[in-house]
Amino acid sequence: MGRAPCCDKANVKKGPWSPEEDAKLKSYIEQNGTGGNWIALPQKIGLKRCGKSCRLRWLNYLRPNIKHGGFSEEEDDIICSLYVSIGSRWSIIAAQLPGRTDNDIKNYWNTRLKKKLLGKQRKEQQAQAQAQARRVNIMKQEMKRETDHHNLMVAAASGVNNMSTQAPYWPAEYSINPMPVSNSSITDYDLSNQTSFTSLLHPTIMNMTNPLAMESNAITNNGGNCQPSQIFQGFENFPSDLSDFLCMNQQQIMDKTIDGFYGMESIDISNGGSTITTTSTESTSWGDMNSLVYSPLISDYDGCCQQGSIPQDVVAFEESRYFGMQMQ
DNA sequence: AACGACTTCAACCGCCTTTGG
DNA sequence: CCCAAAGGCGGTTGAAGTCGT
Repeated sequence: MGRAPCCDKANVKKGPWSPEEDAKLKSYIEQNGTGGNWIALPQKIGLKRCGKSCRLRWLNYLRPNIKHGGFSEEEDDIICSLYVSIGSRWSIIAAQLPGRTDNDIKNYWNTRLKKKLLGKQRKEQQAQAQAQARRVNIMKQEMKRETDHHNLMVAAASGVNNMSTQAPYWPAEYSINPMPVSNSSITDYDLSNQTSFTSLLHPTIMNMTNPLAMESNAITNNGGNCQPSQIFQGFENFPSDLSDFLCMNQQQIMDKTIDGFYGMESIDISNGGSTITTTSTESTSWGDMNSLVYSPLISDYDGCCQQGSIPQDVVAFEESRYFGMQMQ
């Protein structure tokens, strides 16, 4: 038993819009507005279209001052920065880019920007892997030299040729434990370190600071007395409602973390009447970006959380990293 | 020229939120 | 407060275009 459809599917045309349909819809809305009822609109003007389809067509294509394609570097940076801050809230991101629609930005992100950033990340990871391999080689050579020296010394002392039963004299961790993993692979893309992530982006973005990280600092430095207007200095185009949302978001996350509940359950973030719910399942949309900003060691952290294999304090800690928070 | 692989993007779908009675 | 209708949103799809062989 599914939800009732918004319109009579049988009598509704689907697929691409014809120029005639566009002209009908455009001229009607320009003269009369939408009338506050998209569902009734197509019947009024004799269009065999779903009301939702009309709304979408108007908002994404027919509306005046719409820009298509040709995204500038600056727009790329804004999109990336906001995506890192608030995730795939395309309508909010679109509100920061006059003339851009959420659909356009979503498509642009999925088809180009994501790949662009992934490409940058791969290059950096390759460079890191090569550096690590060099360090391992040097270590191996060092160990081999010491082994040879040790064998010679033992042979000389005992006159025994078969060395296989001899225990090495170097500390056990050299032969048993794996090489210690450099923390740099994790922290290099730590979201709490805005500089490191934004360095993946265009240099101009270095002047734009992650609003969530800024809030974190503001909360920490200001005893939780968060003032969006101060926080968003340097983020002039950021709408006050968004900064309010982000500020409240951060505060509630802090509250939840302190209470030991945050990490697995929903959080309602009230924003002057509107409610934004963040859930653990929603965070899966961050998977791609997680791989951009976290090392592979922790990129599957969502999955681990869902299996309950990570203690809650670790979850809270990782979430705080994710939101650029400072843990005490 | 023909074909398949890949990319792009307009449009749809279904879920959640908001609104009004 | 409850419910239904409408609005809004993000994820996904598939047709059309582009590219490489």
